[in-house]
Order: sequence, then structure tokens, then C-alpha cells
Amino acid sequence: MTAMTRARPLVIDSHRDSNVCLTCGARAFSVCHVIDTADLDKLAAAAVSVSVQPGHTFIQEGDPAEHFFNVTAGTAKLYKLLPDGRRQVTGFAGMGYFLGLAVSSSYAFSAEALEPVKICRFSRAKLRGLLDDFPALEKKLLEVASNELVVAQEQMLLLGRKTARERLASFLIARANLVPHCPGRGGVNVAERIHLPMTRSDIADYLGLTIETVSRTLSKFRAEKLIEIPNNAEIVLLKHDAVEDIATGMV
Amino acid sequence: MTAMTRARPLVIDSHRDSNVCLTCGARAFSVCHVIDTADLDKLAAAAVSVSVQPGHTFIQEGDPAEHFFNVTAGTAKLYKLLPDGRRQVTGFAGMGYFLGLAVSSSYAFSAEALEPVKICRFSRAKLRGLLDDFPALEKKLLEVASNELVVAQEQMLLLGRKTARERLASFLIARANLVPHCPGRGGVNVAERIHLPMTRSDIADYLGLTIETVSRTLSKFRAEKLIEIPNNAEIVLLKHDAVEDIATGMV
DNA sequence: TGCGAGGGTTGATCTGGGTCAAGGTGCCGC
DNA sequence: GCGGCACCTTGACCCAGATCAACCCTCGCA
Repeated sequence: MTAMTRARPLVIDSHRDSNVCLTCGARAFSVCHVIDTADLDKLAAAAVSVSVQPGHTFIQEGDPAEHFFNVTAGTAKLYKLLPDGRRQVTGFAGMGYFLGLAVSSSYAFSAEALEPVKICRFSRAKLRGLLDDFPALEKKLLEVASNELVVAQEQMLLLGRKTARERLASFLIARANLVPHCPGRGGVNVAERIHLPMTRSDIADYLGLTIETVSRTLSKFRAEKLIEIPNNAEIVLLKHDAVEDIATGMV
Repeated sequence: MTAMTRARPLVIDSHRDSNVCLTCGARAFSVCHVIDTADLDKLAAAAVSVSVQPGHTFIQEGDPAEHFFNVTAGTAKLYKLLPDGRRQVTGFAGMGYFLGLAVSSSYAFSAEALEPVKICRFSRAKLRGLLDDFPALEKKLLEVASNELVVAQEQMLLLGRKTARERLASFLIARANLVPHCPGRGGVNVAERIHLPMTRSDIADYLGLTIETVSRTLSKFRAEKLIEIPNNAEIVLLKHDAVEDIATGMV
């Protein structure tokens, strides 16, 4: 299970101008938004912008944890492996996600880009400096970590006690709540389009199931007219509330 | 599944003297140790000492999160419930454990004392004041939260991908590493005595198994001479390394 | 225009751990 | 000392989801 690095997996974007944070579309969704507009140049000076190609692993579990990351575009999967290759996806990191909170000396998980991903990279030292300059950033990180913890506990409940049907329903609801897809979400049974940048295999490894069970369960939901599957990367939630009831174990 | 509160479940200890933190045995294991000895009176002023009887639930999932807690003695189980009563124990909080990091307005889990438990209780407002007075405390909390996150990810791997045998082995190893039991832990196959304040049912709910599977698997380990079970609350690890290999999926 | 590879689906069968059931074991109060 | 209760163990059987296997679909490329 050795690292397979390919040619030009990471591209360090060269534009180190001080406006990079000011114009960053992820700012509103990210820890950076606690930093005052006037101070954004200091933030920009500490960050290195990096592009990652789909399929490339930019964090390797066990490697020395030299950097922290902030995802500004795209989605990555975070995962842990057992020696024989069994995989557990612990989460999906989208725009605004802060990576590397594990304080220990080495990364506790690997991260692989699912789509073209852009990240802001900070060295440990630079981040330490930022935290000293901006106490609000430290508070924000604690808040983020606490919320992560709540999500992790919810996932433990899912992995330890929910049925395959409940797991898939929970996953769909969580994905639907992810981004308030523009307008039109006032009604009860409004159709919602869910984007899935990951494969069935990633979903299976996230939910503690096999790819076949994921596929079968989604087909079942479709047969029950709970969802539509226009293509592999998209699912339309036809009956949000019914699926939510399944997710919470109320059915 | 409604809350069953009994008579005098919580006892607020009256000694509000300023030495309570100075003489606290849990200080060395807890977030408090980042606070200078000279400032301990300020900490003591913010805290209320509470005793909890075994079996009493002192945090109820969903209740407004008005307090933060620090366990100073005993062990509590933390758990989440599904509407039909399925339970997932998300962790065991022993001496030094900081509880309530979930920043949201209501608790994300319940907490129930397994043994007589002593806790320091802080109101949200008081803790906020402490964090403003002692920035080191905030840093420490971030560190604690980050480590919790690593543990949670490890538990997701266990719940999603490990066999019953691997789960029990992981649990025993984690428990053995918990407190460096005094001396005598230099050798490789040194017997280790593990204390288990929780029932088989709690272990099952922690590992995503049933009580029967926990019992059977432990009996199997005993038959294989990996462990001894002198009584229900104690297990002796006869072959630490062999059990560790099972835990990591290397067997 | 065909073909190969990487997903995804579906069916048949198997099995690890769940469920159901019947004791066993300690411990506490009387 | 003994009855009752809470917890634990063990056995027999079952089933949700894993495994094994066949096939499909789409897309890039020669």
C-alpha cells in the first residue's frame, strides 16, 4: 500500500498577489471570514494556492503533518485504510472545509481529490502565526472542530446502528442540506437535485456498506418513487420528508 | 423513551473554597493544567462541583446546552439514541475528560454515570469569560477537540469496516493504553489488568454489536489464551501484541 | 466503428453476527 | 441461608447484507 505519485499531481498556482483572499469565492463559507477585510493581505501572504487533479492524493495518512489546508473549490474524500485495503471514508471535504485539525505530528487520514480541487495551504508555523495575530481565528477553529465532532458522532450512530436503507437515506438528506440550492425550497415536497461527485464505491466506503448494497438500495428508493436517478452523479429527491423519516429511523 | 429522573440524582457539593482546583487530582489530566497555579482561584470561582450517582443521566441529548463539564472522578458513558431505542455509545468519559464541546445550542448526546462521578460544571457565560481571560485555555480546548476528532475517525473505521473480533481487540487495546497502570510495562507480553466500569451491553453499544456477540467473542479470546476474565469488571491482557495485531486487522 | 476500461446494476448464494431462548452466576436485602 | 434481580453466557436458528458472478452503459480513443 505504497504511495503512487504521478506526474505533476500538484500544481502550485503562482499568483501570490494580496487580493487572492479578497476575491476568494470560498471566503464566505470558510474560517477566513472571521478575518477583517483590511487584514486579508496578511492571510494571503501566509497561504499558498494549490490545484489538485482528480484522483490525486494530496494528504497521505501517516505522513508528517506539515501543512493545514482550506478547500476553496471542488470536493475531496477523506479516508483511512486497514492493512488489507479495507477503506473507511470518514468524510467529504467541499468548499470552505478546513483540513488538518488533527494536531498530532502525522496525518490521521488521507485526502484524495474527486473533482479538480483548489486548496489554500498553510505551513504549521504560518498558521501558528496567524492564530497569534487573529484570536478570532482560533475561536472559529474551535467552533469548526466542535461541529465536526457532532457530525462524527452522528456518523458513529449511522455506522453502528442504522440499516442500509437508513444509511442511504441519511446520506441523501445530508447531501441535500449541504448547499441551500438557490431558491425554491419553501414547500414540503419540493424536488431537490443532489450532486454526487463521488462514485458508488466511495459512498459504500463512507456508509460502511458494499457497492452492491448501495446500488440495490438506491434502485429500491427509485422503485418506491422516493428519488429519481437522472445520471450517476445526480439524484433528485422527490419526497424529502419521507426520506428524512427513513433516515431518522422513524419508518 | 422519556427521561426518568429519580430523587436527588445530582448533588451540588457545597465547598466553594478557592483551593478546590489546587487540590484537584484530575488537574494533571485535564484542560485546567494550562492555567497557572496563581490563577486557580479564578477557575475555582467559575466552577461548581457536582456529584452524580451511577445510572443517572446528567446530560440529556437535545436539551439546551447551558453547561460545560469536566470529569474529575469516575466514568460516564456518552450516547445517542434512535427513536426506537437503538443506542450508540460514542465514548466513555473518564477523569480529565472535557464535555460539551458541541457548540450548538443543544447537546448532541446524553451522558450517564457508570460509577459515582464527580464533575466540575461551568455555565456557558462563565466558560466564555475564562476563555477570554486565559487564551491558553482556548488553545488547549482546540487541541483536545482535534484529538477527539482523530479518535472519532478511528472509531468510524472500526464501526464501518472491522469484524467483531477486531472491534473487541481494538477496545481492549484502547482500554489498556488508557492509564499507564503504575510501573511494570516495559516488556512485550507483560500481563495488563484492564478495568471495565461499563456493562457488556455498554460495550456492545459502543462497538456496534450485540451483547451476545461481545460475550461470545471474549469467551473465544479466553479459549485462545489471549485474555483472562477474573470477573465481569476486569480483563487481563495475556498477549498484548497478539491482541494488537488482531485490532489493526493484521491477522 | 469498434473496442476496451471503468463505472454501475442485478441476480444467486453464502455467512457473520443478530435474534430467540434457556440457563448460569454473583450479589444484596431480609 | 435463600429468594430475587441484574447481568452474563451459551446454544440453535435466522436474515440483512456480503460475496460471487454475469452483464450493461458510456465514453475516450484508435
